[in-house]
Parts: sequence; C-alpha cells; structure tokens
Amino acid sequence: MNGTGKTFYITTPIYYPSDKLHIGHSYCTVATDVMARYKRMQGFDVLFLTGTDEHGQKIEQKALAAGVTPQQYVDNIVAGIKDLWKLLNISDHRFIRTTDDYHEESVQKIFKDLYDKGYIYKGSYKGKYCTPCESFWTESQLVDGKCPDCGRDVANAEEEAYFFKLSAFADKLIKLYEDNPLFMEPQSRLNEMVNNFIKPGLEDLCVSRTTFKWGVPVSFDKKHVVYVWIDALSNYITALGYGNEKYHDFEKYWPADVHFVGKEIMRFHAIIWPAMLMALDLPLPKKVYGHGWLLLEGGKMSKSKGNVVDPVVLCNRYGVDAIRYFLLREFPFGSDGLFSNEGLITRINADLANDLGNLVSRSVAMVDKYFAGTLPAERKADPLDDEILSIANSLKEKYDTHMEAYAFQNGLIEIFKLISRTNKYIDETAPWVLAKDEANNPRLATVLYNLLECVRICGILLTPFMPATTPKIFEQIGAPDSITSYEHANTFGLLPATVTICKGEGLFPRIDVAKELVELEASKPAPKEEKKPAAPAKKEEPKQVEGVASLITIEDFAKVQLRVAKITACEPVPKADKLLKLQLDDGTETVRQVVSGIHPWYEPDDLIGKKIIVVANLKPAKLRGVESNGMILAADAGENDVKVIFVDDSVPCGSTVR
RNA sequence: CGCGGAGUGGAGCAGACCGGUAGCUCGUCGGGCUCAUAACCCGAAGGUCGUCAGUUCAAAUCUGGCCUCCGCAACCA
Repeated sequence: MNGTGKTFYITTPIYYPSDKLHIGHSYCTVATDVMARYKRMQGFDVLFLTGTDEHGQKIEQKALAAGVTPQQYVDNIVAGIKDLWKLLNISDHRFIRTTDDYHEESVQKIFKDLYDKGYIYKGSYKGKYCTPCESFWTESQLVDGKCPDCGRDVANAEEEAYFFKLSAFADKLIKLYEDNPLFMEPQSRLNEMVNNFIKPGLEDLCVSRTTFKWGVPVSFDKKHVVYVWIDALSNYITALGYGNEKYHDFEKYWPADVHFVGKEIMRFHAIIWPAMLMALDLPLPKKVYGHGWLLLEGGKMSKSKGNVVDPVVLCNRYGVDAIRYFLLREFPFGSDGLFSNEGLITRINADLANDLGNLVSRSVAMVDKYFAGTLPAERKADPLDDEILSIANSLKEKYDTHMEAYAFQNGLIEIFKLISRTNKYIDETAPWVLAKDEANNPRLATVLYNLLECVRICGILLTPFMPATTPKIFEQIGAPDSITSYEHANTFGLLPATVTICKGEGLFPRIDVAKELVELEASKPAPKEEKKPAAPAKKEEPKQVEGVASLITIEDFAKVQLRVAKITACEPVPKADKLLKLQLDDGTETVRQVVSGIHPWYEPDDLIGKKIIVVANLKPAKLRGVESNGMILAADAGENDVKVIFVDDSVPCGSTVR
C-alpha cells in the first residue's frame, strides 16, 4: 500500500505580488504543503509547485507609483514571499515566476500554437466608443444605448485584440463535469460554475492587450502582450518544462493530481484552464479543489475587534507548527471559516498545550520518575488496555480516508481522539498508585509503554502538519528514526521494551489568553493598511493607487468648484444597495440632482434639510441609470464608515468653498 | 424574482445527500486525581435545531412560503 514509484503533482495558485501576502495565502500554501508532505511520507514522488503571477497593468502602475521598474517591484515582493514560505516551513517545492525566461518562452509558444491551430484569432473589442470620454464600452455596459459615463451617443469602434475561442468548449466542459463529477470539489462549486458562467453562454476570451507593456509579448505581433489567462494558467505546465528546456518533467508529472485554489479563482481553473488544455490536446488535471476563505469576525475586517492576520506576527508569537495546526484544524478546508485571535489561542491551548503537549510531558515524566528514564522489560497486560490499543491500531486507516479527501480537519480530529483517550487512560490506570508498590512494576511499565506508543503513532501522523515538533516528540519518547515512518503508524509495540526516554522542554507552552489578546491588539499595524481576509486573490480589481497622491498646484485646486447646497429631497435609487438620489438647492434656479453611494450609512430622513458641500463642476454621470450632476463631500471615517460633511445652516446655499 | 452560502444550548461548529435516542470543542457550575504545562479525568446545567405550513407512524434532516445574516455580481464620481 505504499506509493513508491508513483508521482503526485500538487500546486498552489501563483500569487499576485502587488502587495504583501496575508494569512489567506498562507492558509492555501500550508494546506498544499501538508498534502505534499503527506504524499511524500507515503512514498510518492511529489512535485509541489507554487509561484507568482507577476505581469499586468496593476503591477505596472504600482511600480510606477513606487518609482521603480516593474521588475524591481516584483523582485522585492517575491523576496518577501519566499521568506514567508521559509518561515512557515514550506517543504521542498518548485517556485515559478511568470517573469522567468523559460516561462515567457513557453507562453509565446503556447500562444502561437493556439493561434496556428485556429483557437486564437485576431479580432477586436466590438466596442462602442465615446469620443469625448475616450472610452470603450461593450454593448452590455451601455445605459439606454448611450455612454454610461456621460450619457452621450457612442459610435461603433474597434480595438485590436486576440481572442481565445472559449465558446467552442462549452459542450466539452459540460461533458467533462458529467464524466468526472469529482473534477471540481467541493461539489457545491459545480452548480455555481455551470449556473453562473456556462449556462449564460461562454464568450470568447480576450487574451492579449495593447494598452500596457508589462507582459509577455506576442511573438508574432509585438505590439500585443499576452493577457493574464494564457500567461498565468500555463504556469502549471511550463514549470514542468512544457515548451522549454529548463525542466524535463512534463511526461513524469502531468496531469496534475490536484490544483488547490481559492474559491474566487475556481472559475478560471474549472473553465478556462481545461479549455486551454483541450485546445492544446493535453490531458486535464485530475482535480481542482476550491478551498474556502478565512473571514474575520463580522465577515469583514473590523479593527475594533482586534483581528491580526499577519502570519509573520502569529508565527513569531506562537510558533510555526501551532499556526499550521490551527489553520488546518479550525477550518473545514472546503468552506469559509471564521478567524479570530481568541479562537486561535483557545485552540492552541486546548489541543496543543493541554492535550498533546501535556500528554507527552506527563508520560515522559513518569517514565523518568518511576523508572529513572528506562522501562524494565517485564509486562503485565490488562483489559483496560484493550480500547486504547484498538483505537491506536485503527487510527491510520481513518486518518488516511480523511486525508485522501483533503479533509484535513477530520484527519486531525481522529488523531486527537486518541490523544484524548490516552489522557483518560492515565486516569483509569493511575500509574501513581501502581508506583507505590514495586510488585506492580510490570503493570506500571506496561501502562507507560502504552502511553509512549500512542504518542509515537500520533506523532507520525501529525508530522505533515507539525514537521518541526514531531521530531522533538520522538526524541523525548526515545523513538529512533527506524520506527517513526508512515508505515510504522499502524503497528502498536514497535518501541523497544526497555526504551529510554529523554526529558525535554515543553512542546507548547500554555498561553495566557487575556494577556495575549491585549498584546496582539497592541501589536497591530496601523489600521489604515487594508488587511484583506480573503484567500489567494490572484486577480484583484485595481483600486485607486494608494498613498501616492501627487502634489497639485493651487491652479489645479481652483479647477474644482465647491459649493454649499441644501438637500431638498432624497430617495433611494431602485435596485441599488448603496445609492441615494439627492435633490439639491445650490443657490441657482435649477434643482441639482446628485447620486451618492451613502445609503449604507444614511437614510433619506437623515439628510433632508441638511446643508452639504457639492462638487459643482463635475462631469455628469449616470449611476444605475440615474443622472448625477456632481458629488457631495464625505469622509472615510474608518475601514467601513462614511460621514457626510455637513455645513452649518447659517451658510447660504450657493456659497463657494475654497 | 442576478448568482451562491448560512441560520443547531453563552461562543464556534458537526449532523442534513441515505428521515427514527441532537453530537463536538470552548465557556459556566459541581466533583475526582496529583504523573503533568493551574494541566488531566468524571458529572451537571443549558437547545421546541430561524419561522410558518406540508409530506410521514416519525422531520434538524424531505417539500413549499416567509424572515434574517454573509459572500460574489452590480453599484459606491
């Protein structure tokens, strides 16, 4: 039953290095690492791939803002990522960067190959163009057939781009899901994919851009760069040497056994990636597993609740293995989980300090105390031993079942059932009572031996999760390497009868909950930094460039006309959660209508009659089909709070603000 | 009716596909033990499983309506 000779290829997504990685990325990578270690332990020849997706407009902009080249920018972030994986004790893996020469070479070949096969064609954004706004729009973006920005007429226009014939694969994809119900896990993702994306009709995919330069050039049309899909997704095969000479592992490892991905990028891996592979005539990965997200209390980041999600801080405080354990024990892998510091500390204390750490400690201490560290050979069994032996002997099988299903939390639960039962066994057998009479020594030795054996078996199975801790456990219980491998996990009684223990440090010191929560809160980084709870977000929507407000002149400022206005009427915009439609008296004859996204914080009654400041010369826009002439000033009062700037009632409507 | 997820003792969750004594961890209270990291073991209190109706001998579990929360999408000029 061991996998010698067989391969196992597992991947994380390639992360987008536009910012430091957070706990969500760590979660995914740790899970992948646990699986990689587990499979290696079973004897598989494992390839574990992770990396970074470094191209695209956002990186280009970030670099520009930071005053460095895109390459310098990503080099810096990537160095931090590699440090993080080192800290988290991520085992032997291959790290691919989409800026690596060999990857770029392969991407160009793949692109050309798809083009030659007719799966990529040159087309155009069947655009509508609004000349005054200099903007492209698709049909669906138009509002009443007009420019959604300014409401003016638009003209037909085209922007050259290459397209991948994704639409041609809809039927094949549906067949794939039907033939392989387990292609996507968890199952609930399947409906989501089919309902959301396939059923409405697949559109061809734009796979090149001419609007930015930071990407892999299309080899036969240099003004285009390859856009994310082909560049990023193909990493899973270029890292094996597909289309390049850097590696020669494609035959050996492809198809991948599993891609671990965050649920938000399930779509790319379950639809676009298989379609690409079909087009290339390559085998498909066996499984795509979409794990859940770590959500923070209240569903979103809430700085008032003391959520620290910097993995570096946590590892330094509690130890890497504790964090690794927590991540995989607390959260069911396929669904979202609620992350809290209190949950973290409680879990570490209860499971690792009290149950596991203390079990090791008391077992070893008793061998030391009663037998000076070395057990005598004589034994005496008792029916009290039966249950614990039976659990220990069947543990591996249960554990394997869960691990093979990527149900890490259940695998760990099984292990801790034995740990818990073993603690109870100590009470039942009361070694300290036996120790009062030397005549009981054979019985006492048996009890203590059984404790050590249970610890040994648990230790083996915990190794993928806590690779730094279990060697310490083995050392303390006196287990040589020859009996701490996977294949020794279902055989009770492998420790030498006269085993000698080695007392050591406590494995997991107990944490003072109240004190830690306070200190964690205090150690939090400045709150303005947005800490996203989300797991690997490979593609984030570009937000406004943060923190780099360039200086403007007084003339620039003078261009903005600010006026005081009174809110005369207000009502919600239909079918919009956040929008309010405001009628303003700005001192002019005509009523000014403004739409503002403040409904989450204000009801119409809160606003009617109040005076506010409005940007009077803003280009008109349509929001949700409603015309807006200007915007009202409001402050971002916190992570998720907005306060409108109200003006004293004595200021006349129409007053200029400067 | 845009898509999807969720409502189970104080907290966090399992159970739901395959209806039949409501389970786990933490917390609380009481007890035991002393080998151990003030840890460990036992016991107790605490839930009409969001709500209404239906199917059934029997519903947390199946069906339908409703309410609430969350994520995505749209939308925050």
